[in-house]
Amino acid sequence: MPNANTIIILDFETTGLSPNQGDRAIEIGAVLIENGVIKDRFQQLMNPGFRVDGFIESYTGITNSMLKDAAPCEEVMNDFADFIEDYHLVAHNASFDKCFLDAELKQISRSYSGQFVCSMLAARRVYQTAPNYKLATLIDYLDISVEGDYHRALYDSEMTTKLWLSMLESLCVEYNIAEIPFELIKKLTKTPKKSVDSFMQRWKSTSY
DNA sequence: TGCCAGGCCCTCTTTAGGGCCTT
Repeated sequence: MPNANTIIILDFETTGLSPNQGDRAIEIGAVLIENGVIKDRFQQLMNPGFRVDGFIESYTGITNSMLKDAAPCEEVMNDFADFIEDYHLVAHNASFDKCFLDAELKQISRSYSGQFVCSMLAARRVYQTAPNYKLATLIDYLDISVEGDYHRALYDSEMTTKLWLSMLESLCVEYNIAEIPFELIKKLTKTPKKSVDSFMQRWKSTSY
């Protein structure tokens, strides 16, 4: 059983919004953190088997010429399945990334047993006065230093990692808690925004 | 880009509609 304090924070770049419409992954980036410290990284381009459109090229900076010599999705996703093992998973707007992870792994008959938590749903509860919950806005709102280009998989994973660690720190400080378990954040994302404080107080009183 | 997907979430809600967020 993997250490529950080890999690994978991941991000996909894709050919579009929906694998159900034929879209495929073109890049996966991920950060492995253990007890809040980055221990490993994963980044690979992958060839979806067809040309990506101009919007995706300009949105991500990933061009068809970059993908031409990349390994096929099946090969990269097999390596990625090895990387994530059975760790818990985090992504910004996780429903999107989970959809592509599930679709790509289904193609190669691989699976995972970790649970997903969405950093956007968590941020809506932890930072209730943020102007919006786009990843870049939250990073700016938190005065986190930036050095790279959004919409590349590893960079967005790194930024989501910084957001994640910031949320853990904010909760620790606000509620005077030494450690925030993954399971607590998962439950927090299912708690109504206006009930966050009472949820945290109740959790603290039953855990200490 | 434009509004092709889908889950979340708010409200002028729950027998619904529409904005947000991801590429």
